[in-house]
This record gives sequence, structure tokens and C-alpha cells, in this order.
Amino acid sequence: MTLAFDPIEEAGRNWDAHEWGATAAMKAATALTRAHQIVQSRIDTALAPLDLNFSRFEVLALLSFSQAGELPMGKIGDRLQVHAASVTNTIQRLEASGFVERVAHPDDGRAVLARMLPAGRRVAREAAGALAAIEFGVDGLASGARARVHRDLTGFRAANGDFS
Amino acid sequence: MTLAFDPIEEAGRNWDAHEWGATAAMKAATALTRAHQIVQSRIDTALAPLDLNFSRFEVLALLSFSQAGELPMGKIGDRLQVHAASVTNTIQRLEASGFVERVAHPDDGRAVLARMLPAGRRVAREAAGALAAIEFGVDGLASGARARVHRDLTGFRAANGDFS
DNA sequence: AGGAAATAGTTTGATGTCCAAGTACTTCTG
DNA sequence: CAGAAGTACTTGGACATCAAACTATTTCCT
Repeated sequence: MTLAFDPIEEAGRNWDAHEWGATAAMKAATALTRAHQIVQSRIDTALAPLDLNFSRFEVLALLSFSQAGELPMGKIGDRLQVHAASVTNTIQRLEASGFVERVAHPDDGRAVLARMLPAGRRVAREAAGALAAIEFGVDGLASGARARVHRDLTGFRAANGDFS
Repeated sequence: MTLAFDPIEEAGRNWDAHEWGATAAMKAATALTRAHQIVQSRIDTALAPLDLNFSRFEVLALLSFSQAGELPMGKIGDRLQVHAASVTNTIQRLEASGFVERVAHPDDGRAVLARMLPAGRRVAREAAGALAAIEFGVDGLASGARARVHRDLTGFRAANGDFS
């Protein structure tokens, strides 16, 4: 279903006509939402054949980059900025796929380590290739636009306390 | 939980170190995702006291802008680019809140019209004010950045067939 | 040392989204 | 004009996320 006009521009005209205010902000926020949906959908499509979605891939990538190939659950949640319950769910899914295992933390009886298994390391590399091949879904952004968006959104994230 | 560094930059360094490729694309896509999460969360927080979320608000806005204050379900899905099943769900929720009613389409026995009720029209206006007050969550983007992001992402959406 | 407070995870329940299948109605076609 | 094909919507199931309540363990404080 492709519309013959930009629904965001149409919404902007209506927004103005009704004097609802902040039209430019509305258009920027809505464009951001739509663009995100497109990117996410393309990424998930590329990862589906590998029995992964983006969340699960992010966990595998994080474990790939860690020294020992293992991290406590909480650390994973902090880094990926997702809720602890979501981490539990994601790790269970990865465990069911045979990509990670859960082991007790040696020094802290409360903590659980997620540890990468060989199949996980293999699929992570493969998934990275699949994502690079589709340019993370943003090949529709020329390199200039890509850098601008990255820079502007990084400033936005900083302004909103995403990191400091 | 605020990290003391940008996790996206950190991921970029690891990505490079492991030669996983397409680092710039990865950073742009990830920044887009995080920025979207921030905006969405701020919008939903602003709308929660009105018994709305962004999806339900979008439907009310669309109905507010329509001539008769009513639209067939399918039309709503097309415009907002969401699945028909999601429209059904969203309208049921709005109906339960007393914001819309569902009536049979006069000319097409298959179709159902969602029709705005007075309470819906009232809350839509109120919600629009609440969103304008927080600048749709993008007040962290200065007007220059806002226009750039809007323009670049509109180009991206067009390149991906979001409209033509 | 010993109880209060903090921390790490899991579980449960509410939301929301999509896909696939099903129902009902309309339009197309020979 | 009857059967085939298409369209509009709903339903049920899978999945993901988050918030709140709960368990277990550790740390802090006197």
C-alpha cells in the first residue's frame, strides 16, 4: 500500500488549518517514527532467516564484543537500555535457540551470566554480514544525509539524557 | 540509568575492531532507533492522563480532520500505515473510552465506519495541546536540526516507497 | 554481628503489534 | 446471472515490552 502523497505533509496542512500548533515539531516526530518503522522492518526481515530479531542480535553483538563472551543480565540491560524483564525474555529466547547459556555468577549469588555458545558466535557474525549487506536498512539515506541524521540525533539523545 | 558514554560510539568502535562492516550505517540506524524510543516515550507520557496513546491519538486526529468526523476502518489503516488488525484493536479501545462509535457503512455492507463522538473531539483537541506543549518530544532538536532531520527522513521515506 | 536497605533476576499481567485464517459482502467475468 | 475472485473487517495466536510484585542475595550502617 503506497500512498500517492506524503501523509505527513497532509497532516501538517490539517494541523495548521485547525491551529493545533507545533506543526514543524509534529512533522519531525512523525517522520522519525515512520523512518524508524521502515528501518526496523527491513532489519527484522534480514535477520528472520537466522532465527533472530534486532533485540536478540544486539545481545549477541554485545556478548561478541565482551572479553569473556559473557555478561551479567543487568549489564546487558544497561547497555542496550531495555527493561530487565525484557532481558530475561530475550536471553530465554536465545537460550532456546542454542545461542547462549545461563550460568551462575561466580562472585555474586544474585547475578546470572549470559554466556555465548559457539553457535551464537557463528550466527552473530553471519547476522552482522546480513545487516551490513542491507546497510542496516538505511541505504536510502545518502552518506551526507546519513551523517547529518546521525549527528543531529546524537545531539538530541544527549539533550535528553540518553548519555552524558 | 544514564550511561557515562555514548553506547552507539562504543558499538561503532567494536564494530570496526571486528571488521563487521557498514559501521556508519549501523550508527545511523541505531541512533534513529534510540531517538524514536525517546520521542515515543515522551509522547505517550504526555497522553497517558487523557487515556490515550499515540496510536489512538492519531486516529482521533484523522477523524477530527475528516469532513464528517467518520471514516471506514480500512481508510484509517491506509493513512496511518498500520495493519487492519491493529485498527480494529485501536478502535475498540477508543470505543471503550467513549471517544468513537462504530456504525455500519451505508453503501458497503462489508465496511464499518469509525465515527467521532463529542468526547472524542474534545479529548483530541486537548491532546493536541498537550503534544504542542512538549513540542512532540523533539524540543531537544533545535529548529535547524529539526528541519534537517525532517527533510532527510522524508527523502528516506520516499526512497523506501512510503509514498510517491 | 545483625537488621535495614539496596541490588539482581524472575514472574505475572496489561498493552500493543503483526500474521494467518475465517466470515461476510461486493465486484468482476464469462 | 451465477460462480470466482477480491475486499473489509474480525478473531486467535505468537511475540515483544513494560510495570509491579516477589524471591534471593549482598551491602551498608550502627
